[in-house]
Amino acid sequence: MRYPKEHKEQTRQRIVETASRNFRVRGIDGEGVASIMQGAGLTNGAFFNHFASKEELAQAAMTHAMDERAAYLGVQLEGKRGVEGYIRAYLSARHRDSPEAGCPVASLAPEAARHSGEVRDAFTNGFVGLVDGLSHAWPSLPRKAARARAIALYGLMAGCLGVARATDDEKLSGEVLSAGIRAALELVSG
Amino acid sequence: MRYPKEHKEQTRQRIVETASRNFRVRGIDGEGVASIMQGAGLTNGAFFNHFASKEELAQAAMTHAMDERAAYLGVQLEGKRGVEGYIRAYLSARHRDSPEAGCPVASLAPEAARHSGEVRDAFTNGFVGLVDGLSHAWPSLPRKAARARAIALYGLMAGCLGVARATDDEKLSGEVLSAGIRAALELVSG
DNA sequence: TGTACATCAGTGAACGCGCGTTCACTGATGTAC
DNA sequence: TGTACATCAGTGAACGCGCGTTCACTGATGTAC
Repeated sequence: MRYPKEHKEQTRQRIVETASRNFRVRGIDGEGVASIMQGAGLTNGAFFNHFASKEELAQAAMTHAMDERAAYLGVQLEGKRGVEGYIRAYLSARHRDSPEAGCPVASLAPEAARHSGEVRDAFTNGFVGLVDGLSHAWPSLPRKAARARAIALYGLMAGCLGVARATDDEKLSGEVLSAGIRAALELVSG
Repeated sequence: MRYPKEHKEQTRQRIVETASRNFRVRGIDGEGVASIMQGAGLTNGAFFNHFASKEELAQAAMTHAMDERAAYLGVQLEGKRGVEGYIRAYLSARHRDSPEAGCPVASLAPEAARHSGEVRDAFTNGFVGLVDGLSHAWPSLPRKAARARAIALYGLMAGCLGVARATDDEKLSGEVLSAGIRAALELVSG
């Protein structure tokens, strides 16, 4: 091997990170390979040294975004505000206005449904991870009941965030966030 | 005027209906003008007799899909199963597997967020209509509280349906639907 | 240590293709007289 | 009633463009001896 072995892997990682951010902002269909490569400081030709297709990148980017979220969820749950902290951060104006660093469930779920098995697999595995993490919020509940609650809570948060982003009425958008928080807290405590 | 006055209007309506179905299935970015025109039994050239741009069609299609949903919601709420009937139908395998006739909040919210002000306007107005309709489910609650509940309920349903569609694990997908139903009913009654 | 060589990540131009959009034309229709 | 005409929804080929992908080439790197 002529190049330092980790060099190529670092480049690949840089492409995946850029793609994972850009896809969350513009959608998978809405963001092109050339634009991602430029964002990673490369030219488009190098792309196929690292991935067989855009779809393969979409899979890697989805996995990366999900892992990032799972890590963030872990940190939040161990913090002193726990689930409530995660909920309030999730349904915040900050999260709404920063999709590039945000939860892929909110920004990419409907699009993932339209993609290949690999992308849907990555989404599914990621979602299961998030639900597993969240379900620790109800240690007293039976496993299955806690899991069901975690699933519904995640759906609620992702759905409300998606609507808050789509709305172009700022007042309504804020209303969606706070209504979501109230209902989520109810779901957690009740 | 040489042609029967309503002829052009009917053709336009046919294009809007086709687009509204196809956009919900493939996304706005994922569905082309030529394909929509073919679905409406026309050739692509006629498109610009009816719309100035694809974006203008997207707006009309969004409004149409929202109106369709609002009408369906009205019928359900007046039926004997009321809100519960709407919730169960919303989070059903049937709705999950038929996005073309389904709720645009679940299939198009993240994409709407990435589009022009006109599309977002159409989404916003449609969503407000749906929330207004749903909020009648709590006649005893103060207006604002009922509205907040309706918003959260809609976010919950749309979010869970989106996740159920993206998951390629059938068992998990069903779990998401039933967890969503349980939580939604809790939200309605609590 | 120095030199010739093999490797391969990255370059940048080119490919075919489908997109949204334009346009010259067609032909069915209703109107004028 | 019959004929010449004006309208205009729809046709279908063409436009430029950006997409995902390919490929011949470059040049920095580590290896061999």
